[in-house]
Amino acid sequence: MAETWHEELRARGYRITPQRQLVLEAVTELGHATPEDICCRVQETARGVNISTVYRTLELLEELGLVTHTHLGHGAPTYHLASEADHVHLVCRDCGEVSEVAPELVEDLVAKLDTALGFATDVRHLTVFGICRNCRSPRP
Amino acid sequence: MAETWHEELRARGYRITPQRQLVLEAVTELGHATPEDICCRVQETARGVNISTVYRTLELLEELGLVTHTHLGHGAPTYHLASEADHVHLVCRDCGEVSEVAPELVEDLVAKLDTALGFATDVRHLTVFGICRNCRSPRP
DNA sequence: CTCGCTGCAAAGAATTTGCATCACC
DNA sequence: GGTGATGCAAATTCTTTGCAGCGAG
Repeated sequence: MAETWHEELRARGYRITPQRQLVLEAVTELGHATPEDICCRVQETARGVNISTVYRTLELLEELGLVTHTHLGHGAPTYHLASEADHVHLVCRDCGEVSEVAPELVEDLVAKLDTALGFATDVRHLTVFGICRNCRSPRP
Repeated sequence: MAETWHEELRARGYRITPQRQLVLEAVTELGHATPEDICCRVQETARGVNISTVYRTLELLEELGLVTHTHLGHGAPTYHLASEADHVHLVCRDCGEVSEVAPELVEDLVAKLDTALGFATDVRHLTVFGICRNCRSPRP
């Protein structure tokens, strides 16, 4: 399950560079990561990689459909692999923890929005804010 | 349905100022508005009101529970009255249109998240991204 | 009169852009 | 070797902060 994206890049006239590979690796390994997280991770392997390259690369990878991003809270967007993105995010407003749940949980909602309003939900972008179990009833 | 918040402010040692009233009015009238939108609106009535005052006021009003904000897309947060906030946002990724739907549509989901995971959903913060009816099938 | 509030300007954080240089293909 | 990619620094955008003067109570 791997380097098919190389061809995709080539086909579009883009090039394969170490930076791009490293960014994709970082996204893969980190899961929910902000551009800065990703940049730090990349720099562990290759010092000197610039944050603006990370931004540019993320944009490219997103255009290729390899990664997606979601807004989890105030400002920081978080990136993850598109192939792993098929889940819904739950964000606890208290502890900030981010968890993922299966998209089946929202199937009904998606169906309803489609039927009632003709709205095609992008499940991969769905983030639900609330309070997680732990923060609701802290162990005494 | 109105100036009870004045007492609330007073009780906490805060003051009632024209700027604060104007910001609250702007939020009421504009619906989904960014801090900058709000600032512009306020300035139609009172030139010279500074954007930083708007930010400070929004923070205060939010603390008082009068307004809330949601992140609809990339950067700009949008504010609305907390009393009107009981709805879910649908954002079209294509045309950017924001619509609101009744929270009943997500009741099932909320119940499921509660039962299955003990997660208490904050419905007022829920934003669903996708493609709206018009953008799915543009009139030929 | 007293303190909280405001305007202004400057500081920050996050992201984007211009450009000369570098390196895939 | 030609063109796209990178690094760097400067420009943008959005938001916060410090401070002196103003005004609500």
